[in-house]
This record gives sequence, structure tokens and C-alpha cells, in this order.
Amino acid sequence: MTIRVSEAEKSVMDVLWQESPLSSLEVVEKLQSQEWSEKTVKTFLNRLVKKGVVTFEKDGRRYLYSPAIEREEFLADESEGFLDKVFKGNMKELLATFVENKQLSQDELDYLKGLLDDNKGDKESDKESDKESDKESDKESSDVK
Amino acid sequence: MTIRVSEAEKSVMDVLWQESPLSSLEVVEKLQSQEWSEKTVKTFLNRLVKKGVVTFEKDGRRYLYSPAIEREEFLADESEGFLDKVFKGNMKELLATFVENKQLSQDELDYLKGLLDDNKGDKESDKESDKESDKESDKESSDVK
DNA sequence: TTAAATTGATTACAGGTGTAATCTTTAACT
DNA sequence: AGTTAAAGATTACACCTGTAATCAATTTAA
Repeated sequence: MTIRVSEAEKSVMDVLWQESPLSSLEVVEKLQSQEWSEKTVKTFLNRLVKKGVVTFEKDGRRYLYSPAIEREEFLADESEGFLDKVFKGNMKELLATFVENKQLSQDELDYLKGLLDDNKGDKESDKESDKESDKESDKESSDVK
Repeated sequence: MTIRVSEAEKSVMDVLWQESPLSSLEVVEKLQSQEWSEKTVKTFLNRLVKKGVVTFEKDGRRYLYSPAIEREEFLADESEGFLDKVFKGNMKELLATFVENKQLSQDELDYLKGLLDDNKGDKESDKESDKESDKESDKESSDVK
């Protein structure tokens, strides 16, 4: 089940999630830091298309690529898998590991507390909203799906 | 980075972390749910030893295996990697994904709040691991890959 | 003491992944 | 229209992983 996307391929997905559609060369450019040959990146794009997580539309001789799955959905999937595989589903232990090991910043702490409050109040409702990641300082109402 | 332990190998580590030392057959037993042949499990033990994350002592004809790394250390490593690779280091987004997607139980929420309070008290001091500290540094550069 | 059984070591093999190079097609230039 | 250069498709190849089977050494049973 759940889509299998390798590490390197994830990097490619990340650039497409940032902006799309993009030609293969544009993707290559955005991945300069990885020092991958253009050929390598094209291989990844190819594999991603085969896996059905990236689509493309023709534009003359070249393709313009776009993600076929949403980032949030993907992250949720990955997180679920990580929780199960590494922490055997023990959410408390996972949280403890992150909180204790990473020494959260005050900002992150506040953010998290906000999340908790929302979450608690939310316990019964079921709403739809749209947020974008990264909200500095105080947060108000950011909840997703 | 550092230690690379595959999924299947992690399952083996899990049983050794639960109890050790164990003979290969005891490990196989504890992994019945996985429906792996005894041969398969032995392969994993072998690879884990080669990777330096499991040690053994001879007991007559057979080996008794034990983890060579601590579970907490391993979890921290994995978590760090997950944060970086999947969330590109964005801790807030990671937390949000877990909290929002998993609908934490009241129990988990309380637990997390407790963690946060502890963590906050820590905010100015500069100490290391306070929790379950049984820190015996057996620095043995056993690293693969 | 030999044979049998058990245990770890070695080998196998296909599918995924990182990392490309080469092949093929076709838009584009002369 | 023919040639070419660029884009995607195909092929390559070694290492990792899942999943074992077979080999070899050695303990134990006959």
C-alpha cells in the first residue's frame, strides 16, 4: 500500500511541491545543492512518473512536471509509517523523543501548546480549513484536515 | 546518518532491546508474528553483527546476541533523520502533522503537556539528558556505510 | 567413533535505489 | 527537407534489502 518514494525522489518531490509545473531542467537547477547530474534527476522524474506520484503535460519537445499527490497527504502517510515502524505506534514515546531530544525553542513550544489547545477544542468538530506552513510567533487558528 | 538498519533488521533489534542476550532461535520465536523462516532471521542477525549494532558471546555451539547500541540513542538518531529528510528540519510542521493528524487521546495530550512543562523549566540551563540517564559511554566506533 | 543434527557462514537471487551513460525520437534550425 | 541537438526512454551496474537455501564446522547421539 502507501506509496513508496525513495529519499532522493523525495527531494525531487519537494521542489515540485514548492513550485510546479517545472521542466526537468528547472528541477535540476533547483537541486543544484545535491550535485546530481542532469541524467540522475531525470531518472528520478521518470521513476516518480512510473510510480504515479508525478504527472506531466507535454510542452513541445519537453515535459512539464507536477506532483500528483498533495504534500500534506504524503507527510501524514510518512509520519504514520514512521510512528509504526520506529516507535511501534507508541505516540507518547515518539513525542517524548522529539521534545526531549530536540530542545524545542520557545517559539516551537508556544506553537505546540497552541496546537494542543486547538486539538482539544476540536475533539468533536470536523471542519475544513486551509493553512500554509510556517507561522511565526503567535498563532491563531491553524488546523488542517 | 551513521547507523543504517533496515526495516526488518529493526524488528530484530526490537526483540533484543526487549530482552537480551538471546540465542538466534529465541529471537526467531519472539518474531513468530512476522512469519519469517529461521534462515531469514539468522541472516538479519548476521547482518546486524556485521553492521556493528549487535554483539554476541559464544555459548557452546551457539551465539547469544545482544544489542550494541542503546534504544534511546537509536530512536533519537532515527527521529533526527526523519525530521530532516521528510520535514526538512521543520520541527513545527512535524509536530503539527502528528498532533493534527493523529487526534491524540486525552492521555497523550496530558502527557505531552507534562513534557512541555518539564522542557520549559530546562530552557535556560545547559545540561544534557536528564530523563532515563544510564549514560555509559562505550565509544566504540562501530559504524557502517 | 561415526553419523546425525544443529548452528553459524556463505551464497543466491530478485527488486529497489543511487548514479549515470547510451539510445531514440523529434522539434527546430539551416 | 535534411541534419542536429536536446528531451525523454532504455539500459547499466553495484549495493542494499527481503527472503532463503546450501555449505561447513562442530556438538551430540548411536
